[in-house]
Amino acid sequence: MLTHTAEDYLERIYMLSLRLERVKSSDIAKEFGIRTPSVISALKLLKEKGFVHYRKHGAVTLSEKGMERALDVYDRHKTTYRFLRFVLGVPDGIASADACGMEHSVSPETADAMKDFFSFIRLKKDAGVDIQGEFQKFRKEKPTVGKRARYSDTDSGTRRLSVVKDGIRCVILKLDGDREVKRRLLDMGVIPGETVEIRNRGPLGFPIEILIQGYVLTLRRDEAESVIVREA
Amino acid sequence: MLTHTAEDYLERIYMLSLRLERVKSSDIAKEFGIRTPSVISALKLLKEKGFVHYRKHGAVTLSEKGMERALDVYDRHKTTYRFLRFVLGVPDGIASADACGMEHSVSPETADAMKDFFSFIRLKKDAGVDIQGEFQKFRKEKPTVGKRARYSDTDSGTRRLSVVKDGIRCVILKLDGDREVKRRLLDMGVIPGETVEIRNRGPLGFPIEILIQGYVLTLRRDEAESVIVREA
DNA sequence: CTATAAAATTAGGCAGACCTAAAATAAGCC
DNA sequence: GGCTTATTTTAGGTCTGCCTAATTTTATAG
Ligand SMILES: [Mn+2]
Ligand SMILES: [Mn+2]
Ligand SMILES: [Mn+2]
Ligand SMILES: [Mn+2]
Repeated sequence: MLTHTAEDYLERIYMLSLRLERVKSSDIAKEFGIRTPSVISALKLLKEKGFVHYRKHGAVTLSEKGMERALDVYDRHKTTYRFLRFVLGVPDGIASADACGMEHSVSPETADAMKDFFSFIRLKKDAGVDIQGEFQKFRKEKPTVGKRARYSDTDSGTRRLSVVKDGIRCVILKLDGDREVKRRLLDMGVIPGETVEIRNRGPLGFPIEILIQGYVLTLRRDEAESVIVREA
Repeated sequence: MLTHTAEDYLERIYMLSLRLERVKSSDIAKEFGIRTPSVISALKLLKEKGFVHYRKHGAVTLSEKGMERALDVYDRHKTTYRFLRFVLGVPDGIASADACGMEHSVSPETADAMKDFFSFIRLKKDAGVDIQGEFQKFRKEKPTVGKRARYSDTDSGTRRLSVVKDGIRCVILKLDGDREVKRRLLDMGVIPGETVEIRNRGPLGFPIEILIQGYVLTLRRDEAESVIVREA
């Protein structure tokens, strides 16, 4: 495993090697805005681990292993950058900075999905459906989403969200049940204090579509059962 | 400024406080799978910086400042998670892990764009256009994108991409010109060794639409002028 | 080919984020 | 209330990633 910084060094050495025939430690320092001694010790670590070739006063080159990793990081960078910039319309400089941070956490699955989404959008565009353009228009017209709902102190019976009727506004009191289910609910923003309402449901009663914080989410029965609510 | 880890501590303390009335250092250690002494020293730092309240053998609580930051991180987590999961269709566990890494690098601009895209998709769905569903179908049908093109050693004249005719396949030799422009080109994957072809262009000759690595990108004149190519 | 300037490296330091082992404190039980 | 056990904290250590100051090596210019 490599740290984020180590990945950044490899990526940057690769980028520099595209335009310099000899990459020196000072070139790297300049790129990152840090001091050369910091670069030297980073290079020593990368060398020990077999990612770069480097001799005193010599040029830095990527080993085969290093090149592989550098290309991998760079691919995640590009993919993320393009996605932010051309799908979400994030401004250039911000997209670049975000991508260089996010690239270290993007799994292959996520990278693939972003690539595919990009192709998908392109395909739709060729078919006359400009998703990106429509999204930009949508953003211009509609301002931002509302703020976090506040806990409200009305009193009435507590129950599980799984037994609440459609269209009734409830306040989430707590979550119980399986650890994984709770984690997933928290990931989605289903947390105590929020207001929730069942908007729609599947033919068998589940899954249910809930409205929370202005979003619509889908919950399975077991998920709905872990949510303890009170009518608001 | 807080480190990624410090942000994670705040986020986790917040999450724990939703289901425990007293959050102890050992609870945090358990959540992160680390040892209590590590948590203690992290808490000391967070306390020094005014993000948590904490006394020996007492419970940890978030200060006002800490709560603000925790909610902020958690919001980026949720937003990223939902986006990965429900727009891109990344599997649950992976989306969760990726989100918890990416959340620290997501700018407010990116977070807003993700939220808006989510609403946009929901709006389209209500209007009968299921972007997410179509995307999933698209992914199932179309396998993955091809691999990186290799540098090819044919010889012929070198020129700038800005003067190349449409439909001619070229190999990128180098980039020159403004630092910012180069950075942007590298961000997009326009790098030496890649094959590129102009696919389409604006009414005034620019911007041009290029095909590179299976993607279509748009380049402005100044960008195209920085790309030195040779016909392949 | 030497003197001087520039670049690179070494030495030593500090902070964050983890660890283990030992000591202090709190909790539970007769 | 005192004894035993569990929890929490302290002490001290490692590794990464940055720094400044001093030294060594390389480049350049007369
Ligand atoms: Mn990076
Ligand atoms: Mn990057
Ligand atoms: Mn995180
Ligand atoms: Mn998180």
